[in-house]
Amino acid sequence: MSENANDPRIVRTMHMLREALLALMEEQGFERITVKDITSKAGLNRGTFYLHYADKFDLLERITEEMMQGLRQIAQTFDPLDLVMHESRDTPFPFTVRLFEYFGEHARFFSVMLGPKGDPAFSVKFKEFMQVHLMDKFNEFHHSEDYVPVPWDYLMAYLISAHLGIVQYWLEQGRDYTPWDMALMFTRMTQLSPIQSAGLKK
Amino acid sequence: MSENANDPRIVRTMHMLREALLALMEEQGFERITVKDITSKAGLNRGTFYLHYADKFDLLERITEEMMQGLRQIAQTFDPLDLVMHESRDTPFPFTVRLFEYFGEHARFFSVMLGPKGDPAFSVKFKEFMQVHLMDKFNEFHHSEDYVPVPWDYLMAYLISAHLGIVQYWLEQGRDYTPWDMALMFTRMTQLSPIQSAGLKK
DNA sequence: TCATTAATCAACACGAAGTTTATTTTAGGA
DNA sequence: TCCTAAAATAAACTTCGTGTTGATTAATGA
Repeated sequence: MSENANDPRIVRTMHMLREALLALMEEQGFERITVKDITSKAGLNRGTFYLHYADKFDLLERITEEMMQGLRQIAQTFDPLDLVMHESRDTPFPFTVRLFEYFGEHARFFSVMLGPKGDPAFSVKFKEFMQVHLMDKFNEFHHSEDYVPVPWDYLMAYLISAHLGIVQYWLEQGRDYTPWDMALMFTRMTQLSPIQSAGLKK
Repeated sequence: MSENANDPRIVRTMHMLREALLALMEEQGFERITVKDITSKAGLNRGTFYLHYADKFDLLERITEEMMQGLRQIAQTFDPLDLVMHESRDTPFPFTVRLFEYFGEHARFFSVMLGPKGDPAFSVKFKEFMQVHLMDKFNEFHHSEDYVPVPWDYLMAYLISAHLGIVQYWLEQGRDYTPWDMALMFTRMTQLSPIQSAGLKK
């Protein structure tokens, strides 16, 4: 395993291995892929792979960590004031718009990883991210002593999974709406009941 | 590969292989499991495995198909009249209750397959099931010419993923509520907005 | 230009896959 | 109870991918 030098050969090699892995995951899913597959798709020697990564799991982890890092960076720009400002208006959170832009920029990765050939552990990572950076901001509104129609933790699981589903579907459909449109959908679906969202009531 | 005889030896062997696979999936996830692992956990000869299954994928597929068959059978008992009868009442659909009972009976399988060590393709299968047997029943209410706050297909993706998330969370938590409770949550969350479900409004 | 280091190439031991053949064990009817 | 068909075992075997090593070639950048 090499140090993270600025050697352009290293950068180029690692990039080609990453691209090859994503391409193969789209075709076969992670399970069936061998290191031999990856290197031959990348046009590199098999031995070269082991100069940079321990195994295919390691490679996937590094890519994943990079993407999660990007998400965390966006999350830092999140201003809780947005929640108040957009509360009752029919406008999307800028933060959510930025997230969808990021998904779009890395559509290849998210599409594969959140799709049927992907890694369910990544969905979990992604849900944890939403829990920490989106849902926990609402915790101040939650008082356990009050009666609630649905337990708080189940409501969180419901919302997080619903939002994940929207992202997945959007990527599956080839991103047929703009990030702005998608963020607006999020706002509406949070404020309306499913029946209202469908336009069946009120 | 053998025919589906009633030979008790076959039944016993196949059952042991299935149980061993599920146990191993809980520990390691499907990816890392070898046929050797499965047979040694089952206390069987490795060659015996190949008398019944082509490979570990085949084994998993057969288990999955059996579970999906069980779901389809429950779906047949579904009476659309229930939807009308329970529309504005605070009671669960008997159909949904029955589904949660089934998940509970096969908690081992669903917990693994829908969890972080599972198979994302199974989640897709499961979503398709919900789409066909739950969501499509609402299609008659949908008129594409009307204005709707959220596109119909995105709303479906939202609801299906949300419901899947609830099932996943329930299994993760060790089924801390009864199937009846869970079905009631479904009803409430469909009729209320997330904000109302949280008890923050009205 | 030259020292450094990445990438290639070939060889290696190892382990699991999947197959085959012979042998032992088991089920269940005569 | 005995006997036969078939399932399970055991042991070999080939094939393939893994991860490592050592020698060689090619690219980088000071």
